[in-house]
Amino acid sequence: MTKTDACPDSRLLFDPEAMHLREFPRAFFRGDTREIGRRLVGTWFARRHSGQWYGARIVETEAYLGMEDAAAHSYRGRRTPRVEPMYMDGGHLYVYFVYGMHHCANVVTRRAGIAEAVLLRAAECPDGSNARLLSGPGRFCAALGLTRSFNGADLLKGGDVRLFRGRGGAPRIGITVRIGVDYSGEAKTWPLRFFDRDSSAVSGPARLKKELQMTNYE
DNA sequence: GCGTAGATCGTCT
DNA sequence: GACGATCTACGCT
Repeated sequence: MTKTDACPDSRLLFDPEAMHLREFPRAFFRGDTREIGRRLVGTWFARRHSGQWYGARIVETEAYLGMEDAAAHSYRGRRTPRVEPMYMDGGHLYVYFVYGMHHCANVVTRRAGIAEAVLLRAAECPDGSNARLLSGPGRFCAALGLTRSFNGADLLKGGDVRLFRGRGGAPRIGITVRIGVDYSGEAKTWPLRFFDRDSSAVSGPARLKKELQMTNYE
């Protein structure tokens, strides 16, 4: 967007056209948030900077439901300037700043007025290397140079941020509770974290992953 | 491998 | 004034 935007890591350079990646229709993003969270695993997040495309294959997400979800910023219909992008139409970005040093990027879901979103927690490099580079929501944003200048950006208007469908078969999906939401009462027990069971770039405690390897969710 | 503490600041009460 | 949808370093086992 502006010239001050951080340049993505060069290891993320890729060519979505050569890969024949296709986009989703708006209707996809207006669907059920939990379903979208699951289906975003295996898709490609892409950003254009100085005429070049940088991308990463998403391997971990979390769904944040609106009104009833005590872990969501939009809990009980909270509507402050920060949360406002969550109320946009499905297919927009909600990027916020946490802990005084990290950014987190979300894909807004449902239609305008319903504040739900999917947090992008981890991804893989186009060549599959560097499992740590994009592992964790803060690192994901740092590597792609995502800051609040992308807050509210539309993923479907042919702009500089886009989301492409995955290629090949659907990944094997693991499901757990969400990370870092221990304060959220009952909501912290909800199975809203989705990840590619075969990816080494998935974030979070090894213990959680291991439990999952043995629990045959889906 | 595991648990804890500290960094650091925008946001909301 | 308190608290994060996090990450890192460090100490211990």
